[in-house]
Amino acid sequence: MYALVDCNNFYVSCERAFQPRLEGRPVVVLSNNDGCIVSRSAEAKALGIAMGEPLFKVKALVEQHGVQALSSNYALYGDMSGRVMSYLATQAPELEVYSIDEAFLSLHGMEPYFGSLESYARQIQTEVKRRTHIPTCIGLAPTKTLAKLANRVAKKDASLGGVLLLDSPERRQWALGRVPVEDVWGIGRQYATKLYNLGITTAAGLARCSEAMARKHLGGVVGARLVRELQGYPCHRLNPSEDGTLARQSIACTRTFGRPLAQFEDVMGAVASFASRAAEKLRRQESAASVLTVFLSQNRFGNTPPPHTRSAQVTLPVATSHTSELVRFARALLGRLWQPGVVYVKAGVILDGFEQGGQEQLSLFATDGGERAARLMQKLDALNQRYGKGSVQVATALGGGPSNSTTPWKGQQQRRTPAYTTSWDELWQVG
DNA sequence: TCTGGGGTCCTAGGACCC
DNA sequence: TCTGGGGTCCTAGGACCC
Repeated sequence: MYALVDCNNFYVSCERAFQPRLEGRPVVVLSNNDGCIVSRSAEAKALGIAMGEPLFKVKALVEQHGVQALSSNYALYGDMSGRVMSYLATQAPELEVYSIDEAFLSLHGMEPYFGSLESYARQIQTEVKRRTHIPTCIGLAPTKTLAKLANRVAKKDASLGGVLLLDSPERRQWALGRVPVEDVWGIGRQYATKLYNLGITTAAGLARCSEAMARKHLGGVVGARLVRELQGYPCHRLNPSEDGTLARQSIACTRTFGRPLAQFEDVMGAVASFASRAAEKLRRQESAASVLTVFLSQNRFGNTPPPHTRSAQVTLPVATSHTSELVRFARALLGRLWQPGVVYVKAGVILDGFEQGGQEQLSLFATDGGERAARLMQKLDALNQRYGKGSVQVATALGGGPSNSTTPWKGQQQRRTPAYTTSWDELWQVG
């Protein structure tokens, strides 16, 4: 049996945990540059504000109803997520951190300790709320896909109190019948359209599909597994996390610029900064990357015909997590992509092809002073940990040229709340 | 005027190797 | 000249997730 624990409206709930005045009011949290709506309170949803909607499109609604629109504060959300996950890790033999606000728990052998798995789930729900002020919903079922589905039903049906256990064929059928096919985990826009055209509109209908049909219309083996999972046969195992964090297979740092850029050194400043942040994440999980990708995007909402994004990739001679090395290769890739006269709105750096590599790997790299480089990176990370992201950077990550003091690629976050839990300067003031 | 930033898995074709 | 069955790596793209 699996449980899926999902935090309700996570970013909004994090903000509310520190600002009780937001309780009961419509609240939304915005994406980078205050562009799109990425989290909504129940009150905001009730006003008809859609997920992913650009803020400017709902401006009238926001002003009319006094919706609180906040910039995203990932330092806060990451910290709150860590609190939730580390508690959950103590409550089950195995845990998979699936996203910043969701975790799968494996419940093998838990029944004897509780009257039922449902009471176990309610206890978790109560305790997460008490410790973090974050409300959750929990779905329990024999497969991950059914646990997701149970969670969704629990979220929509207030009479369930946020918990649904699917432990019999009857309950399973009941739940399957209540979920539109587009809400099934793994069914997106394209597949939903196809399925509707085939006359399949609910999860129950999808669960009755033949394997051949699933393979034909839902991306081959992926679709076959999806249908099997709905039928109650597990095809996806738990990917356990020892410490409540996730070791990634790829790491990306990408941003839309604060304004369009056409100067190489401006964009290079951004790319260098992305590369060094990606390298920090890489070192944190003690990996070294052997593949580096840089991409550049033009405005996809403008008149320029597609493709709007071009990318270049290099396989490194030796896997590394050293900032300067990665920045040097990133510069070369950017040079390959660069087209003079073109205006760019976004860039990104992606690291791939990970090898295990802590400090030993670092020192393997340069024959001259590899050890020194490794120690430098350690110190860099320690300083940034202490004084905040980007306090200390390698010289190449700073914009060059006369306008050194400005970072033209940086966007605005005008509605950000303080980093209550993570920054010494912004500690919560009582009273 | 203003439109996010991360991730995952799978498929397929071409180059090259034995 | 034609014929076979593998394998790997790279590149690109499509679909999905939060």
